[in-house]
Amino acid sequence: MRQSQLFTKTRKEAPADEAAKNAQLLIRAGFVYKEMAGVYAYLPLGLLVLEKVKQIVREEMNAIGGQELIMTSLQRKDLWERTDRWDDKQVDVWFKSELKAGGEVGFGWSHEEPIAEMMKNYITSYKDLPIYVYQFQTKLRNELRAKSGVMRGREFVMKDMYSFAVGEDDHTAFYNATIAAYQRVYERLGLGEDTFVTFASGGSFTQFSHEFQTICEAGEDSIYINRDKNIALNAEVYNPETLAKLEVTEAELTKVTTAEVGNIFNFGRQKASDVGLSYKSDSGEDVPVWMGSYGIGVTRLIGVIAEKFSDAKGLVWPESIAPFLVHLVALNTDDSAVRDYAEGIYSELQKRGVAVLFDDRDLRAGEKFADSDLIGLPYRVVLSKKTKESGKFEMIERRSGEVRHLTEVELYADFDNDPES
RNA sequence: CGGGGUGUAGCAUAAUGGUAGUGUACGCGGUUUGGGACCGUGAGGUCCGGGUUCGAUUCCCGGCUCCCCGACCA
Repeated sequence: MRQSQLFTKTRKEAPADEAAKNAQLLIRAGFVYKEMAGVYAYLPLGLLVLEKVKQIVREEMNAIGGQELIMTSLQRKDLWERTDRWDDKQVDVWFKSELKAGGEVGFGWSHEEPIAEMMKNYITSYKDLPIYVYQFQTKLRNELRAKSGVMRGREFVMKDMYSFAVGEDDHTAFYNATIAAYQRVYERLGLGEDTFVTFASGGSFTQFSHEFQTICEAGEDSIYINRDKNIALNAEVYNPETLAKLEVTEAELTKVTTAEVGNIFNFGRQKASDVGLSYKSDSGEDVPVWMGSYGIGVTRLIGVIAEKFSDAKGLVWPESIAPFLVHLVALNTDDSAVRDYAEGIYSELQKRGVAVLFDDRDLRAGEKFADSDLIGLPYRVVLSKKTKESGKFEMIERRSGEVRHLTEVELYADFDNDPES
C-alpha cells in the first residue's frame, strides 16, 4: 500500500473529547473515527487490525470444532419474553424499535435466546450433537455510560460461541478446550503473559464463571492474582470461602487492575430447559441440551492492545495483528534516482509477499518518522540517498527501537524467514 | 441513572454584551529537505431552541452533546 494513496492521514493533536489513550492514539493514527460516544467506525488501517484479530480467533475456534455462522441483529421480542429478559427492568441495555407493520423488535445485545431457539430446528436427536457454532457480531448495547474509548462501547464487535452437547462429559471437555483455545488466542495477540483465567461470579448453573482478564490500567475490573500458582479471582468473589476453595491465602495474592477480554459461561442444562431445547436420547427420553456460551470482545481487545502496546510516540502493534509488517519510509524522494531505487525495493518486497506500507510521499524526514512512530508498524525500513550509496538499509524495530543495517539480500532473507510476512 | 465539567474553523485553543484571535491542517507562490522547517498570501468558525437587550458567541432558561467520578455491566 502506498501511503500517498492511503485513506486517512495522521493528526498531530489528540481529540479534546477523548481521555482514553486507546481512542486518542487510534484516532490520531487514523485507525478509527468516532461517530458518537462509544461508537467507532473502523477505517482502512483499523479494519486491517480488526480482521487480523478476527482471523486469529477464527483459527482457534475452528481448531476446536467451531463452525462459523452469523445471526441477525434484529431480534424477536417473544423469545426474550419467554426467559423474562425483554423487560428493561431485567436488561437495561436494550435498544428497541417498532416495526412499521406492527410489533416490536430488539437489537441484539446478546444472541443466547435467538440461537437456542434456532437450534430447535436442527437439534432433535442425540445424533445431532454436539454442535459448536460461533459468530463475529456487532453487538448493540444501550450503555448508560460508554467510556474508555473502544473499550466500552455501545456498538462493538464480539465473537460469541455457543456449545450444545449431549452429556456432562462432552460438555465439560469442550468447555475446557475453549479455555485452552482462548489462551492460545491471547498468546498470539501478545497478551499471554498478562492474561489470566479468572474465577468470577457464576451464571445460573455454576458457582463460578471464567473470565479472561488482562492486566491493563485502563480496565474496569480488579482481580487478585498469584502468578506462581496461576490463580486469579475477581474482586467480586474475593472472600474467605473462595480463597479456601482455591487453596490460596490473602498474603499470596496481588491486586491488579484488568480489562475483561473474554468470558465463558457454563449453562449446564438450565438454559436449554428455560427455552425448551431438548433432544431425544437413545432411550427415547426428551433431555435438555447441555449448553455453554463463550465470548471474546474483539474490538475491546484492540483497545487493550493500543493501551498496553504504545509509548509517547504512538502505537506499537504486535506482528500478529499489525496492519502491515513493514513501514518502508523513503527519504530524499525529490531525487529521481533515489525515488527509482525506493520504488524498486517496494515492488521487490511486494513480490515477496511482505505486507508493506510504502511512504512514498514527498515530505520531510521528521514528518515521516513521526507518522511512522504513530502508526506503529513492527519494522521500519528507511531508504534514502545515504542508504542507497552505502548499499545498506536501516531497519528499526518499533518495539525496541533497535537499529540494524542490512544489505538488500539480508533484508529479504529477514522477511522471508518471518512467518508473519 | 445521580454528581461534576464541557461545547468557538477539519483539528487544537484564546477572547469578548458592539468587526472573534492564534497554532495546526488546507489552497496558491517561493526557499528548504534524516525527526512534525520557513517566508509571503488566501479561504474557513461561536451546538440547538427560547428569553433579556438597541445589539447575545458572551447573560438567563430549556434541550442536546461530549468527557470525568459513581452506579450498572445477567
